[in-house]
Amino acid sequence: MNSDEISGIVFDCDYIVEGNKPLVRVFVKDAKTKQNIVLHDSSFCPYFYVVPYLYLTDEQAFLLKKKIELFEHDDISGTLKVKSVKEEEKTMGLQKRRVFRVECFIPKEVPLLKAHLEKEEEIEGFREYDILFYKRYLIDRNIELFRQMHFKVHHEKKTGRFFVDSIKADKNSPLVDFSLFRWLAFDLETIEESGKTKIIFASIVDSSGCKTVITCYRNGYEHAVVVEDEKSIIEKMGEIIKKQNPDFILTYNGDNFDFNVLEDRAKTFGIKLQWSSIGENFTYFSKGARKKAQCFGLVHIDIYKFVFSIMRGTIKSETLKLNNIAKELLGDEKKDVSYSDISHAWRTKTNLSKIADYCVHDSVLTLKLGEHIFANLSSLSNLVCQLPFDTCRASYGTLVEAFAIRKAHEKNIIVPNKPSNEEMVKRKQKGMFKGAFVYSPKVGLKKNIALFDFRSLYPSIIITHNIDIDTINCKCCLKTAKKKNKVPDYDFYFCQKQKGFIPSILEEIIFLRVKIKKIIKETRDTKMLKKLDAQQYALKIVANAFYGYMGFAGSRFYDYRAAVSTTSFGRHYIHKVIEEAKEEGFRVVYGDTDSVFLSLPKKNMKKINKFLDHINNSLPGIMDLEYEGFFTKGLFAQKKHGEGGAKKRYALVDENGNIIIKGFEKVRRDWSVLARQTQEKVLELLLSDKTEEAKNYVRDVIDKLKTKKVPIEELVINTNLKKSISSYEQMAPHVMAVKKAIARGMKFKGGQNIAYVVTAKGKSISDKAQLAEFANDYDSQYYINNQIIPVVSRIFEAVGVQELSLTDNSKQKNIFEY
DNA sequence: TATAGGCATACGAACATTATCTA
DNA sequence: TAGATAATGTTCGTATGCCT
Repeated sequence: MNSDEISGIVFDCDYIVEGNKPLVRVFVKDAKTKQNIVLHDSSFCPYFYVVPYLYLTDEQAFLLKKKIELFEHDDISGTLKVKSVKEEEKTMGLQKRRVFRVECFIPKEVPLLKAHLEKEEEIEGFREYDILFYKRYLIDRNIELFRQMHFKVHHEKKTGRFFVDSIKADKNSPLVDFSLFRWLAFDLETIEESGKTKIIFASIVDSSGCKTVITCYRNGYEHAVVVEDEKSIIEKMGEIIKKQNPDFILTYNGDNFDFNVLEDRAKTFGIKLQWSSIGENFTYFSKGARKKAQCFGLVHIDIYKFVFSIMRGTIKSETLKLNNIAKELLGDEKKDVSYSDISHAWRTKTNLSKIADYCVHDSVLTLKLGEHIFANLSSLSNLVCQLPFDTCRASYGTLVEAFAIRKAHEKNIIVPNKPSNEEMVKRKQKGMFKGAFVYSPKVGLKKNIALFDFRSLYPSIIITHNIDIDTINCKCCLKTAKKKNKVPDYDFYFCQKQKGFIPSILEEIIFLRVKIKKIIKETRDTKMLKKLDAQQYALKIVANAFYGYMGFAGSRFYDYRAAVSTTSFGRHYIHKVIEEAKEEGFRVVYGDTDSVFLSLPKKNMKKINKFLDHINNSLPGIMDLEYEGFFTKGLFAQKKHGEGGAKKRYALVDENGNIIIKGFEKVRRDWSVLARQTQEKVLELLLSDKTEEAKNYVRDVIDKLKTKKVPIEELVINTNLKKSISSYEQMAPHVMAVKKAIARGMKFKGGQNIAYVVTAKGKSISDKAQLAEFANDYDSQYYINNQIIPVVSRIFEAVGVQELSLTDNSKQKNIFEY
């Protein structure tokens, strides 16, 4: 046996079972040779923890340990035995506890063994039994994903395998580049034929420059590979992919669409999706509604999933369709082809090269998006110690949980269990808890606004006040903390002696982020900057998700009191800033959660800095108020119903004249393009004192609507169908439009975007609503009264143009309708 | 098996009130 | 003028998507 050292980057991992032994497989890329190697590790076995009751004597504990060691159970599938039991001391809720680490032979025995041991009376509970084996491996072996790792290995001649002897991570090496890997994106075009979805085009584009479209029809497209039939398309795909030998397969919604079709068609034709160079097959599995297509050593990244769960909050496009996302993130021009175009082209065998071109374009966009998100995906993957396959499919909750589990292992802490279903129901029944404070704005146009906000308000509070499940109302500082660290609106206080687990790991994140931000300031290399920025961003989103995670019913670290304490301190601090600002003679214009808008007679940096210092000198811990910037104008509109200004909707003009719009219909995707554009234009004109022009602009729009000169595309309203059509209580316009489309034979799923138009035919608005593709006229009165007037009238009112909404016999009429 | 809550707004549904029509 | 019916107004709940 030769001993050897292999250095490389880990980007995939799984396990196989051989002779009743688990064998972890680690997929590693050698950064120098760019060769991939599969490393095997036979040294790791599955385990979970048994927590014996605290009151057990040493002898009783010893007997329990023996009992577990000797456990044996026979059934048809064989004998269930324990591999070994080790006594360990672990931290549970700030307490040191004696636990038994119960090791099993193979991973699937973990839940079986736990179930058998549940009846033992000496056992208080079980921990960490639901952490997947390969995830456990990544954590326990301190694998640094996308960073250089060093493996001592030996080669086994008989099998040709490399076995891992020891692992060392190079924590200071930078995260690797996109260009280190080979990437391949594919896309399918399909048609529905006799109730089946059939593949007619498959495009493949990869990072080495390969650009192919496979079809069984001669279409004249330059990159086309023409084959016999649908079966051959799938086979040819496999052939090309195998030859190109990528490390990553990129799709846009491949989990739910492309692989779904592929799996079905491949099964029909009796083909295996064996695309990997090491002979592994793709497996397609579903857990509830969630579907995944996976292949060891050929990592499938579904970009749509990442966009949907992680990036959605930052996306502005109406829908998350590939074209929209590519346009927003890459600035790529749209090539829109609808399903009916495709099926028409296919039936008539005309324009097929256009469809082929479109198919390739989709793969090109997917590949480009893959490059675009790589820095973020790899940073997150590294931070939370999860495979890129899992990271791109993770929700915020999963990310926080994974990060916490990793840190807990580092600190010799056992994490709490996931809640049972009943427990989750109980938590949800507690109802919503009190959240942030929002200052009601005064209506009107304000000048010279200085904007302040707290840096990472909730993480700062959790760290500063040591908010954690284990630090609430501790006995050790009953006298002191009750006075010094009491929650403003509640009777809780938090320990001041021992740092809680969550505050301590949050603190690490915050400090690391500060450190990276400092390095960013000194870095010139753009490639490096992008990586560092992605790293600080990953830290930011994980830190910000912690508070929400503590209040999430499905969380391992759920605590109602911790969550309400966090928001309570938040309200306390923002009120403090508002009060002090008033005392200093500032006029408070607005504020939301962690921000305060103050208006000044004129820009005065001396005053601003003095106020900032004054506040920060009195803030405890790492609480920090920051000066965000100065705005020459700010517009706050009247609420439609009730008194006062509308919260969470305003427009600001910065010193360079840029307009920032928050909350108004302009930024809402469930309003027509016409309404959004009109509102934006009106805001723009009014904020530059062009009142008459603004009025004329609106008059012009109304006129165009009356004379039907507005193209119907601008009147399409996008709304998300959030659930299945049958579960709607209320027949809203988009729901009715869908119902009518279903009557025509179309199918809809929850989560789909619905584009509809309010047509002229019908009684109520819902009656008039039709899917955009079926609408060929529109109701001008609806668009005037329900789309244009509402979005501009209160903005005009805010700048003092009152005579707008003259009501006449309760039918809305106004100066625009001369 | 959506990290949290706060907020504005639209529209439907159900009901209350008023206007209009009829006998 | 009582009673029926349509039109209009009010209130409430559902639904969506934003803000921090």
